[in-house]
Amino acid sequence: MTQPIPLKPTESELEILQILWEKGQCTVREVHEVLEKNKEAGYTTTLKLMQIMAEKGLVIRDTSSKTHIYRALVNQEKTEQHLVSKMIDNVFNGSAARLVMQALGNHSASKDEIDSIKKYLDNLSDK
Amino acid sequence: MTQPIPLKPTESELEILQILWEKGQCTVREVHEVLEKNKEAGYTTTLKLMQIMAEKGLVIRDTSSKTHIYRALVNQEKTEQHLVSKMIDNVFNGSAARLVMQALGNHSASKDEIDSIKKYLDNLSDK
DNA sequence: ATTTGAATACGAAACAATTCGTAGACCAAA
DNA sequence: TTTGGTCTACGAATTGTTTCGTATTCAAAT
Repeated sequence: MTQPIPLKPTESELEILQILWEKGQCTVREVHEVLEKNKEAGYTTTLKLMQIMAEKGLVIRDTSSKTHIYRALVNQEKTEQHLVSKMIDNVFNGSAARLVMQALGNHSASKDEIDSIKKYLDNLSDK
Repeated sequence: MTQPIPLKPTESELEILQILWEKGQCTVREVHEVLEKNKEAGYTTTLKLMQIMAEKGLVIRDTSSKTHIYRALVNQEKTEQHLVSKMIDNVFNGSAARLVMQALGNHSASKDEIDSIKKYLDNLSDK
């Protein structure tokens, strides 16, 4: 029996996935060095997390050489989509619009961002 | 030493807060009955959660009569704002626009919703 | 060959979230 | 006054997440 791949990574796992998505592939040390910029953490902590992620099927690793190379197995878009959908349901009672307004309200997007969102909306309603 | 009120309720706590925000005030049973519509859960589980939430300062309760009455202590707007900001940072690298597009992309908002977002954006850029 | 440094493996502690069983208090109906 | 139902309190089991110490392996430099 194979376990289902979790689309809901934990917060620590998500931090690591971000790095893997960005870089494509990494050693544990590379990931760890990025993490260290933002927070204190031991090397073996990062290692263990990535090993667990491999067990869960969130990442895959090439163990053919001594230093293992990790790559994300779960899709960035799909994961983001899943997290956003969950938030819309859990926090905003299914209303995407409420999420959007909350997101733009205080987190003050730049003028450029707002313009690009407008364009995006225009395309949406064309269809 | 008083503990800080957590702006990041757990998932179960959030479900309960939703109900309290909606109804204003509730007994444990009222909350539990709403929860039961969507998922299996024992009554004492709900009770325990709400007791813990009271300890944490997420809710306050009136214990003057036998059946306690609960009210949310944390503010809905503030909590939503905090959760959204966190998601923007953790998942979308600080870009509110990316969150917005992801939210509208698949979760297909209705035409009405999209229109109201457009109006909202127009007001934003006026300022 | 020995040493040293960097890598993985592994177990376990520490912590947090969730669930539930059981007990005791209280009240109302029989 | 006994019974039954509904309430709160509380402890504990369970599960999941995070962290880290220690052991081992390996290769390169001395």
